[in-house]
Amino acid sequence: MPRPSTPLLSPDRIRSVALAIIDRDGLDGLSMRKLAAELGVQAASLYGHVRTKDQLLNDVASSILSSVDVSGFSVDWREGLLRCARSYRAALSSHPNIVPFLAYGPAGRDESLQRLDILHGALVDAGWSRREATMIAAGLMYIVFGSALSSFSSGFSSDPADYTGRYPHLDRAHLLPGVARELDRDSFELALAAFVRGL
Amino acid sequence: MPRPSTPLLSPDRIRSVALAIIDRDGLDGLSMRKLAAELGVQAASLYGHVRTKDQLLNDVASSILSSVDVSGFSVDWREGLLRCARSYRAALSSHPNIVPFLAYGPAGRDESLQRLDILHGALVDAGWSRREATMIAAGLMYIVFGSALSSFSSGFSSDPADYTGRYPHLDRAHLLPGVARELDRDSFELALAAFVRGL
DNA sequence: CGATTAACCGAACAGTGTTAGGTTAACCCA
DNA sequence: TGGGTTAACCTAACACTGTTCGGTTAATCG
Repeated sequence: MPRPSTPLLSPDRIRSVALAIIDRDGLDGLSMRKLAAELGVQAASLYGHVRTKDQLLNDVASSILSSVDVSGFSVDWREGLLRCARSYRAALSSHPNIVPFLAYGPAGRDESLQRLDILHGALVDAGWSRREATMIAAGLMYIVFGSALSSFSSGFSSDPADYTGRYPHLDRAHLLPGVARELDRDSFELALAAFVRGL
Repeated sequence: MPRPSTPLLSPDRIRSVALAIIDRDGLDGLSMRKLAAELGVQAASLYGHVRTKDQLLNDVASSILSSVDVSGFSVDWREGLLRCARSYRAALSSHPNIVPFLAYGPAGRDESLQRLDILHGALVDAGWSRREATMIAAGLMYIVFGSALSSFSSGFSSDPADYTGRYPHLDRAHLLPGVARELDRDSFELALAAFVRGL
């Protein structure tokens, strides 16, 4: 195929299809060739619009992080922490498959740094020391990423036989997959509430 | 090379060299060919001792998890939570490169389930409902995995120019890499203390 | 109208996990 | 002691992966 009259590719389209593949097939399910095929194109053509696969993943990640809301700090710092953590988790759990990639280096992305800057500033304004503010921000990220990552959704078996006998207190663990979404959310809320209350 | 007089390979030796490579070169730095080369062998020979690479990683992970200590619940549940979380984090942070793999499905490993069983039983004995016990265990794992994974060690730049101007409250972020280890530990302790206190 | 640039393709490179089939040494039993 | 079986390793290959190089054609601009 020569140069088409109207371009088939654009960074936006590439990002959106890439995210759709990740959501559907997982992080390992995304390959440049599969992505190209779904865009009606050969793999090499992608490199005219995207520098590397890693950069593409970073761009996808940034677009997800841009929905994190840090406006709650205008009320007070506790409310700010709660709202920030909730919207952060909501952003991650709507695209759970990309979380392992995101968890590698969240500090390097501009979207993360902007929000961290606001969060840090609000905590210092509220009277916490700079060091304390940093640690509180870190602790909040622990809960957000921990809940998005090591979620109970995946991991437990639905077969009672996998638990009875060997694990006396886990005799109902086989029911977890059915209530995983709800339980994950409630566990997150519990951890978040306990953390903010304990500060 | 024919069959050697004394075997070159054993599951133990394979696991330990694999872990050494992961510690040195990262999770992506481990390939079956490199692993084989360091064992003085060809890649195909590994498959006589190991089913798949994924299974090998699972075995390595299990050996790390076996050092997690849940004996503190004999004192009381708060002390149990604290000790368990600390030894869990210590186990993970001594091999940080394998944590991303571990975070995928911690519930499936026997070592995890055994410890989760004890933890869950102790919380129920202390008066928490089964559901609360599950959520508390989940919250503890959030903090442990979050702190081991999205650590501040990696992620921040040492160049002040990356922060001044754009992020007014992060003007000292370039100092973070130098104190990352200490700050990560303190942030973990803060989050853990706040969580357990807030319960 | 001519030159340049942008968009895509085909083929290739080095690397990945994994398997099939072959070779030889060690071991067990008659 | 000899013969058969098994265990441990090998070579070669398969189907992938991300990425690059050079080529071809259409759109665009002076």
